[in-house]
Amino acid sequence: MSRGVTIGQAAAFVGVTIKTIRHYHRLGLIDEPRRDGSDYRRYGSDDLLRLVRVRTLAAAGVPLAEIGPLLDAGGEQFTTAVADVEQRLNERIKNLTAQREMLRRLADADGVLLTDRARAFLDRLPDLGVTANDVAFIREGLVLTRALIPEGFDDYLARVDRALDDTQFVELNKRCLQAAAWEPDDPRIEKLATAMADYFLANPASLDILTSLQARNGDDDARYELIKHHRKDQAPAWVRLTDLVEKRLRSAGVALVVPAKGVAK
Amino acid sequence: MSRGVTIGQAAAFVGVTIKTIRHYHRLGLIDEPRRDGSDYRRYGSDDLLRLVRVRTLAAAGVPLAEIGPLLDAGGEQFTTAVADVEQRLNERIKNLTAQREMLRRLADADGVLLTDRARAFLDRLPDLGVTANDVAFIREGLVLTRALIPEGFDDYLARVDRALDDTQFVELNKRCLQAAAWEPDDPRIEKLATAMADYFLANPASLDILTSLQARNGDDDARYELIKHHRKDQAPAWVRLTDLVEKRLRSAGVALVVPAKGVAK
DNA sequence: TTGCTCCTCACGTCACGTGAGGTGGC
DNA sequence: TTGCTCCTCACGTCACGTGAGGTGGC
Repeated sequence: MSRGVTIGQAAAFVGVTIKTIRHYHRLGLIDEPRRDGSDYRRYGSDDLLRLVRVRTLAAAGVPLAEIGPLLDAGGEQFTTAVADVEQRLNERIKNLTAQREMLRRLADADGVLLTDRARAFLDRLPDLGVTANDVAFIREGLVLTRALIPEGFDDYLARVDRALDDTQFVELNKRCLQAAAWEPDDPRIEKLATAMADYFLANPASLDILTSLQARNGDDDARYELIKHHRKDQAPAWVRLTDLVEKRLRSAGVALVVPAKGVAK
Repeated sequence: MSRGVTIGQAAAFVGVTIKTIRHYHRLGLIDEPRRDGSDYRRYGSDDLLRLVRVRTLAAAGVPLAEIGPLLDAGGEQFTTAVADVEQRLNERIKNLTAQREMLRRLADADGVLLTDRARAFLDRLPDLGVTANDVAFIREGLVLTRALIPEGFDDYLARVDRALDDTQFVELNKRCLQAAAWEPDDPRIEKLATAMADYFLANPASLDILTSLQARNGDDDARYELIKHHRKDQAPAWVRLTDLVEKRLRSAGVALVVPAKGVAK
């Protein structure tokens, strides 16, 4: 009496779920078939053929909204539409492949956040007597620096790396790292700032370390301030120290960028 | 006075939209920063560092829901979690690549819906005098057949293809295709059905064409009926013709499957 | 009665995007 | 006043999936 198959059979035949077929009905992708006495949908061969075609396009990545017009369109439109879908598919594949590449580099620590050279730089520090905590602190600074000023990062890193060959520079900076734990009004900070500034003045080439990160465009000073104030809450003494060093250098005639109005201080 | 950068600056610095940052706030991925006098969010270096890390993981394809726990977790958990994400990424890439493969075959007509051999079979028909309309009709039948009975399809196709070498078989079938346009009660249909059945009985090997699609499991008769009744509305004479042929074969003692109760007839 | 299939809402998923309607400082 | 950035809801996208609550035939 009742011709045609039920929605469950139709779904099983073409390899989709019942919900999928009902979804296609709601979208108007497939006409509603006739119903039997129990109000069950009954699918005939034409319905199945339509379903197979819709499914094939959907499985090939054609957005559902485009399948209806596509099936009604002729050969030419079909070909260009398919080429268009392929473009978008290629885009997505490219994006996913890039993500996978990032993931692989994430697997070894900071592989994405830092460059190879930055990690080599950080690897030098323990041998120079820098504590693990301080290395972590510096690492964070480098991550932030690279994210905010990618154009200046390689240059900056190379200069700092070169400066590590100078024992005096290393010792001064180790003192600065210790100073981060001091009270902000510790009197030793002023002395240390003076010593640091004196070093820069006595080694003018090393001043490039400071200037390599400075303003290039309107937003750059905001970026620079963010880097300078990195971890200011945990180490207020550090902020005071760097401010003092900059102040002394300026009064000695070194041209440093003025903090932007309203952003810092 | 007001330290930190605005949401617009923060977004520009790390290369996302403002909406994305607000979205991360809603999900609790990033803490809300303090507000300034205008109720604007002000981001400090810590906030930026967090944002950079979240963004890096998100850009690497880590689901947002997993990024929070991941950043708080230690090295071991991190490594296994990343490996897990990579698994899922590979899955998606595989799927998309398969879709692209389907699309490429879709570009030349019916490349996905039919096999190479099926298209070669269809290509033979015009030379044998089958009209373009009838070829399209047969094509649909093959698509439906392959979708519903993929295991039997190759076998079936090979048998029909072989039968095309017999001129008598070809001529009989061309008559059947013409008959599809007749009135269902056309007296010529009975004659044609008899001729068709006689051919099968005289060439028992060709009977495999019919049986190769018949029942293997519970649902198969429903599938077979769908194929048999393909386009029944447009060509009721066709249905009557095939029914008559089957009837005559049965009364001649050929074992054909009985139509399932409730599904056909 | 139990189990199975079917039915129709209505809401959830994922990572944001898109308005709508409004404020604050130049 | 105009233009720009910011604010908070609330709903939309995409291809379905997940219940909730109910029916019909064995």
